[in-house]
Amino acid sequence: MSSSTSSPDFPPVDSRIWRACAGSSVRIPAVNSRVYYFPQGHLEQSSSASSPALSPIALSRPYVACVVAAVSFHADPLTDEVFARLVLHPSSSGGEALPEARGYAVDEEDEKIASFAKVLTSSDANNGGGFSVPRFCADTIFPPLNYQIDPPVQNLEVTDVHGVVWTFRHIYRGTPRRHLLTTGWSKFVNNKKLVAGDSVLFMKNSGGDIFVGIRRATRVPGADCFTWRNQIAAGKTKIEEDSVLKESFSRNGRGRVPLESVVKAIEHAARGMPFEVIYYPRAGWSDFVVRADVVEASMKSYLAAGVRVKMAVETEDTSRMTWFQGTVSSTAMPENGPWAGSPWRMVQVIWDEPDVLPNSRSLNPWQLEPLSIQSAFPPTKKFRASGLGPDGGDAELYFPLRGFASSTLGHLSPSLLNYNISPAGMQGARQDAIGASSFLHYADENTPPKMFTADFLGNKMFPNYKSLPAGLNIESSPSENLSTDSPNSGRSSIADLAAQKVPANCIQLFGQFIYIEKPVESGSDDDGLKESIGTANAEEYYLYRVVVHGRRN
Amino acid sequence: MSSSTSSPDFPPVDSRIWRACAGSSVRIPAVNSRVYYFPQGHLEQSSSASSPALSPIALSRPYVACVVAAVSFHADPLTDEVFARLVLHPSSSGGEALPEARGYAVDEEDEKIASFAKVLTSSDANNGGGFSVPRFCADTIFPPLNYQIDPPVQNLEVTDVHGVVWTFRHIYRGTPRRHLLTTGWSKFVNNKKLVAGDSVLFMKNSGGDIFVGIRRATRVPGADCFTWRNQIAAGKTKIEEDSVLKESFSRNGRGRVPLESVVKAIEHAARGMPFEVIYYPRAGWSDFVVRADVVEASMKSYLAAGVRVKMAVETEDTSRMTWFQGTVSSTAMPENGPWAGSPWRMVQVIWDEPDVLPNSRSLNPWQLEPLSIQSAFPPTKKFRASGLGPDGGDAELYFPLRGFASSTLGHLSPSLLNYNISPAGMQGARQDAIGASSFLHYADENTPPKMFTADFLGNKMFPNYKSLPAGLNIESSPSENLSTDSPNSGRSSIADLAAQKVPANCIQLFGQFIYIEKPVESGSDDDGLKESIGTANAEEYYLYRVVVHGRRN
DNA sequence: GTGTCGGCGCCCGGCCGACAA
DNA sequence: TTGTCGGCCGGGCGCCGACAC
Repeated sequence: MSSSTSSPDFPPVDSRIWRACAGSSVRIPAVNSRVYYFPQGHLEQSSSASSPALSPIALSRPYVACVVAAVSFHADPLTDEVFARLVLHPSSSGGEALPEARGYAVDEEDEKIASFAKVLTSSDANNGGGFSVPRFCADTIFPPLNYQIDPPVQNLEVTDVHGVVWTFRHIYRGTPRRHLLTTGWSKFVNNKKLVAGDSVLFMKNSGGDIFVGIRRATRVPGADCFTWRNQIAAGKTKIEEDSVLKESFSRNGRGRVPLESVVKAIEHAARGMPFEVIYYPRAGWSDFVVRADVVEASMKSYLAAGVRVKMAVETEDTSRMTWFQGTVSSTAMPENGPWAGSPWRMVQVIWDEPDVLPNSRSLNPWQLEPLSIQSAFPPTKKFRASGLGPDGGDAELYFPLRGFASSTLGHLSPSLLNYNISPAGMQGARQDAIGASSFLHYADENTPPKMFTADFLGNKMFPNYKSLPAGLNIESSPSENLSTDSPNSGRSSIADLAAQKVPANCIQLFGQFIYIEKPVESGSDDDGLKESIGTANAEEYYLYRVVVHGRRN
Repeated sequence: MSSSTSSPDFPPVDSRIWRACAGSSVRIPAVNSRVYYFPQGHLEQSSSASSPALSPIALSRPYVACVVAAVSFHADPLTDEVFARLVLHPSSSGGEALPEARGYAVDEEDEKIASFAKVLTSSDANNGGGFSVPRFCADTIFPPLNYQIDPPVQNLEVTDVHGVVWTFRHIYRGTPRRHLLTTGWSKFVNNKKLVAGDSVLFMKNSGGDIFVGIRRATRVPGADCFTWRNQIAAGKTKIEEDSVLKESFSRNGRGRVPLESVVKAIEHAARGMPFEVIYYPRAGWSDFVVRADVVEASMKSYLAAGVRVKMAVETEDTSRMTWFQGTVSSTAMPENGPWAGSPWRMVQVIWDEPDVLPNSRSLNPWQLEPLSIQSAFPPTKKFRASGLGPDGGDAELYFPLRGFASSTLGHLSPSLLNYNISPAGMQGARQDAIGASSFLHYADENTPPKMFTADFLGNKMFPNYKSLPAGLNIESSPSENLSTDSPNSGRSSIADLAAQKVPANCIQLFGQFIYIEKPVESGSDDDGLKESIGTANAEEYYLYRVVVHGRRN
């Protein structure tokens, strides 16, 4: 159990406190569970945007199936942020004989930690100010005050993640009466270098002990965790003239060391050697170590441009999750070059409430959940609406999918590819754009690269399509667009398509015929090509699954 | 010119300012100059007293001849202490074709920096206190005040080593009048975490720009630079409750990284690979990268127990050097095991003024300068004095040497050894102890380990001798001590010895005959064995150089 | 010439209720 | 219910001359 020299070696933090601090959405896989490790996600936690020098071997492995060998929970002594340390053994390294654990590292049935988080207002964070305690927090977390005395007041002994005890004077005063933390609060704010927008988290265990955690607001958009740590260390926002400390943290290129350890992990992973990762759970970051069943389940769902999805996001007080809905705007998976075949952040989503949930970053398939047809097509009102969104087209048409019986990610080969097919016969702005978004992958990874399964779907919203990759022998021929001028021609088109009879080796998508070079294999029948995906407005929608004999360069 | 990932990468500091901050005694070898690198000295700058795991190869090379490939000057952003970064190429790595530079990295003839250093009093360092400016500093460094106005006052813009400008209110007031820095000083003290005993250094270049540097007092005796840095970082002496910062510096084992880089340098050096060293000049530390000519010159001097030496030490205000005199009490060079044959800190000196210059640490030969016979034997008074020192004997006898024509350190082999020979016939406390201190080294490193050159010298002061190393076939036989009861028998003995006729293969030292196993080689004559080392009190002293055919295990 | 002390003024940290959203 | 503001009070930072060595 000796710690490696490159990893922090801090005393572990109580796992329940840790989980409360990390937030309810953060789940760390249990020891012995199967996971996927995504190097790109790991790099996102590192320092510089500039990609480090990685070996071709590493760049060819965008995900590595692993087994969790060890988990420990810690807190950053500088920022108080919690982080987890995981030791992962790539599955190829022979640790698969162990029985697979199915749970997460923190038992749900364990002792419950009551917690309350509050985003600091400027009054809370101002020097000389106290902390305005929300009534709910005072009632549920803090010990009850003796309201017989006036004013009701008590001293709270609160323990932070490092075990340091802070004393706060908790008083109920003012007109109207409210709960406040006064004496001791300012010292805490200064010591932790809290600013408005940061959150404090008060927790109470079953023994009545009170704890306090911190969640830092993202101060600079796009900043990684280490430049951001340095900002806190430097106290840029609080102690402007503290130039000694400011520079002390740029010393030795703080933030580069973690990058090195990330590179080390990636290289180890790619070579099937055990490795260690440090994970800082933070809002806006995605897990880069994800339970295998979660990833594999997400890969069975079909995500393509136009698909309606939902995503769980923590509420501001982290007490519960909120579901946001949106529409996949595009998907992109590099087909060659670095990280070829990586599903990491392959999905771009336009959210229905972009002011609440910014559309900034691409997402991972396992962060999203496709909506069922029923929820995607609310009775008639929304479906009939034809207002124009910021991109010049509202989501009139949804093509959600269920039951995409692809091979699991467990058998994903490095050539899992995502192709967007550029249709012919597309001209003029008003003309309905026709597109197709597709997953292409080997039907059987043991017999590459002869057989592909391609799933085609399209809508008219996001005509940002690329051409077919060279070397994939799918021939297409333009035909007349069946409903060029109709406002909802897309829907009509796919309806027409669904109703149309096409030869087994030819499929028509939005008025465009795509010929399959070879007929589908004998074992598959017409149902293998056409799959009902649900009904809306008394029309049935289909997904066409096309098995193509193709060849890549 | 890319910086390695392990080394600090801070903007360089003006070399003249750097030198003023480092102190006048610090000289950094110039690029292309020949130097010796001493791993043990390098380790002294590192963190822990526990010796790290070094390879046998490294431990077998207590010094590495190098050529300076690069030098740059920096300042620690945390402590403001200046440090130098040197890139060294071991001479074996083939960089010797370059013409050898002879100077130091900072040209003496360059622009002069006027400087004044002051050790902070408790009043200077106290919070809320000002800084009492010595008159000399105000007159020579600061711009003149306008004494027409009352009180005379001005604002000083002072630049620190990082280029940060600090403003100090300089006022001439009080009864009696004195110069003070008031506004701005406290901020500076707090920011730099200065305490009483630290020094500030005010400098002025020819353009009249004022600079300020810092020299930290050693806060904990024996503390290395990094634990000491951490103390400053943690602000233990000033900001007691700043636990966040305190822990932030123990994070990632700060202080271990430098140790690793030291180990890296040592291993590289031992293998003849280029390496980088960081050198923090500090009082009480010795250079571990020393100009080759300096080392070689010091090796030509003969240092043994009883030799009178002087050493240059900076005055408190660093304006000049003071020479201290003392007597070598013992020398020790490990004969086997780690660092066998290392001259590092082989000399222990008893200083004449132990209250001013503590006798704490062993010193390197090149830090010391043997006093000439003339100064070592002041006419009669001191020589005749026979008071007892703390160790029970005063230095009545001195055996300084000049013109020790050994092979140069440039040809030092790994088996440069120092042996102290335990004489037979020594018994009882009052009996004059007889000893010999010697350098043993190969006469020709191309024909090891057959031929040794041994130089023997002894006095009666420090009878702390070890026996001859096993396996060195020098036979000795006791004989009667020629002057057992004489108070200055040691002097008499060597005089007797010098006057005695001994066979070519036998030498008598202090009444003890040491037989040389084989006669000296044919080419050497008697002058090769006996060398006059000067006269005192009308007696001539000799050094016997004995060439011994020996063999080590 | 300069180290240290006590005096004291003023600035700001910090606790308060008022008030409004 | 709670965010923000102005008031105000008290402690300590920091500037001062008075000594003493």
